[in-house]
Amino acid sequence: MADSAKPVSKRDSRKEAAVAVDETQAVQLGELSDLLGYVLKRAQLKVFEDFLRCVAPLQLTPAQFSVLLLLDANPGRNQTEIANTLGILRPNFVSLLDSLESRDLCTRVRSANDRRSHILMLTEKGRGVLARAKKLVVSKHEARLNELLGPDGRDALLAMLTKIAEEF
Amino acid sequence: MADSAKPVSKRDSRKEAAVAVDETQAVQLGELSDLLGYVLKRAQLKVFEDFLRCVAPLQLTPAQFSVLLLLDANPGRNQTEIANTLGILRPNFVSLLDSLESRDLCTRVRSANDRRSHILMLTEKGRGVLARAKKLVVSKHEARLNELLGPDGRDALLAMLTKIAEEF
DNA sequence: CCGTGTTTGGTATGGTGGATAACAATTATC
DNA sequence: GATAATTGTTATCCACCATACCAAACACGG
Repeated sequence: MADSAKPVSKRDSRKEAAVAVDETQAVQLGELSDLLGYVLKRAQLKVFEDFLRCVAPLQLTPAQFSVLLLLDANPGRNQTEIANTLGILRPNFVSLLDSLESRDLCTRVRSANDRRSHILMLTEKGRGVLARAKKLVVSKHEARLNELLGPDGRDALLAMLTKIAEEF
Repeated sequence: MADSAKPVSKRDSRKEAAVAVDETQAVQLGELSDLLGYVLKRAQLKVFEDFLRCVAPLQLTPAQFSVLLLLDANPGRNQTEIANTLGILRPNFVSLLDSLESRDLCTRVRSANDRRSHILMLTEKGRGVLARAKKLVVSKHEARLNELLGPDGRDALLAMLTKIAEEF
């Protein structure tokens, strides 16, 4: 239950206003269309949405796909290392891994060097799913972006976004 | 302590694994650094983070700021129109508006034309806060982005993101 | 008028991600 | 060997997002 209840009166007799607004006219974005953060988030949502569509046959979210990619490129790493790299907090990484492991896409193996940590490895099935996912991403998702922006545009965009992500 | 590099000719006993990994080496991003969606989200988080810092004195989130901007540019509109423009669902827009209204930054005024709808208006205080917020955003937030990307780079980035947001 | 259907704001609710505290097991350090 | 730090994990909390549903108010065809 909520501990703080706002005294929002619903029977508040407020003033009334009859403002003449052309309702057929679209709402003006105004300065919002120049706010980089706003457009950035809108674009990000669209891209994620398309990613989900393209890779839907494999039932992989962007986060899950990124984990599989990292495991493939970094065999022998443990949970904290992978989670930190992706900017995921360790507690939140547990359920993510649980879902992947329950689908037999990766496994946690107790390390012999440090028995606290779990070495993460892709399974055979995980490698197969990752390979198919990559194909879908390249042939459908990134291809569509390439078509929209052009190869040079895409590279320029990636470069600037990388710069923001790393140096901002 | 660094590992003394044991000869790792041991096989995994299905439960334990001693994989020789240079833990001093950073985890490799691999193909992730070429995945536009990943870098896009990372950049978006950084930008929002900086936005929050820059506008912290006024205690405004990006969403709240965008609402104030829209209200300023579109007087006489109702909740659904504003919410739809921002891609916010009407139920979720209620509490957002509640918080703004409780801070006396905007008001809901019952429309005389259609007594179901609430006309949204900035208060005097709301206009003041918005003006100060704009100054902070321009002088601190966007200025920092300009410094990083250059004016031309920023414009190119904005153009490509807009294209993605609108046409993707 | 009247009855039906739609729209608007709102509530309740569930799902998902992100963040912190705490804990057992294990390792590191002195 | 005592103490501190680390790893995976659980339990929460909070912010967002999405859906279903409701009362009040409108639209409209009879």
